[in-house]
Amino acid sequence: MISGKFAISIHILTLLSKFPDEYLSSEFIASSVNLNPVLIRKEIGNLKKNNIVTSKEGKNGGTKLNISPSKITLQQIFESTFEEITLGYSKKEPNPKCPVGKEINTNLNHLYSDLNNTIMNQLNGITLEEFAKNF
Amino acid sequence: MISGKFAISIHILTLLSKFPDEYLSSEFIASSVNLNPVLIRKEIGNLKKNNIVTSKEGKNGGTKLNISPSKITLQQIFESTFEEITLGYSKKEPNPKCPVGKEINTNLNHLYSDLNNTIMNQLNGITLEEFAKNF
DNA sequence: CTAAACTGTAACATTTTTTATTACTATTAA
DNA sequence: TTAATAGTAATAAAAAATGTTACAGTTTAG
Repeated sequence: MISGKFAISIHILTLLSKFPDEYLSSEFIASSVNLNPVLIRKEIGNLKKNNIVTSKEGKNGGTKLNISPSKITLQQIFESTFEEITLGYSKKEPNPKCPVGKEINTNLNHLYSDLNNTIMNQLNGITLEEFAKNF
Repeated sequence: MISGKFAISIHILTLLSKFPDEYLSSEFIASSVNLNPVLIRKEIGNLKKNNIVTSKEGKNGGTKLNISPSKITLQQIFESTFEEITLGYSKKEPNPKCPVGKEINTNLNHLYSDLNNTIMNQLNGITLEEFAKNF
């Protein structure tokens, strides 16, 4: 299972892009995503670290976009979630005495790194603006 | 987190391709993967459903490839694990009264389906033979 | 200058998924 | 006819993801 972080982040950002001039509260966003406001704030934390959004504390506070939706790519959003594209690894260290066990993870790493490049390229070609246009 | 099924399956198949004429036991494979033999047999079960391997029960039994490694693509292997490439979904149904919540999953589905096509294409271009050559 | 509405964050609880183990039946070769 | 094997079900344990509660700090409005 992959976590819902990317889906949540892109949901948040789509909302923000629909209200470009307002600070939206985590509670408002939470009611659209159907998720606890605390988790929304955590995801917003990641987006802030990447300077995609800014927040304002206190009454009437909330979060808004820090960049134009046309300048934000899905790749940046994905990166902010710290998730990774991988097809997985066996949990325990494979047997280093076996020629296959010894090398399998290195070879999987290469493969996954290639897949990542492809996907990141594809995500980089899609802006938040384009994604949000479908709503 | 994604499960280790693909990694385990490709490990199994790489081993089998190194011993093309032998039936390898789940216990032997398990010691290379460093995994319980029962889980190896379960993964082999998936590979069998896809006709990638055949097994023989009883003494001196085991599993061997059913097709030449040059005819097996990583895409087939991936498919046999029933895993999916996705960047995830929020766990609960988003709010259908919100224009964004209402449509988010449809739009994510489109995106993920595009990513899947790309990845499957790439995996389809790599044979087990090529992958196993690196060991 | 105080109350209300927020963010930020830590600690902990719950649920779900993944992995591991045990136990057993059926099959086959020697 | 015994030993080595696959197949599979049931259950347990570990890990990851998600959810909740609580509270300190900040800001605005009145």
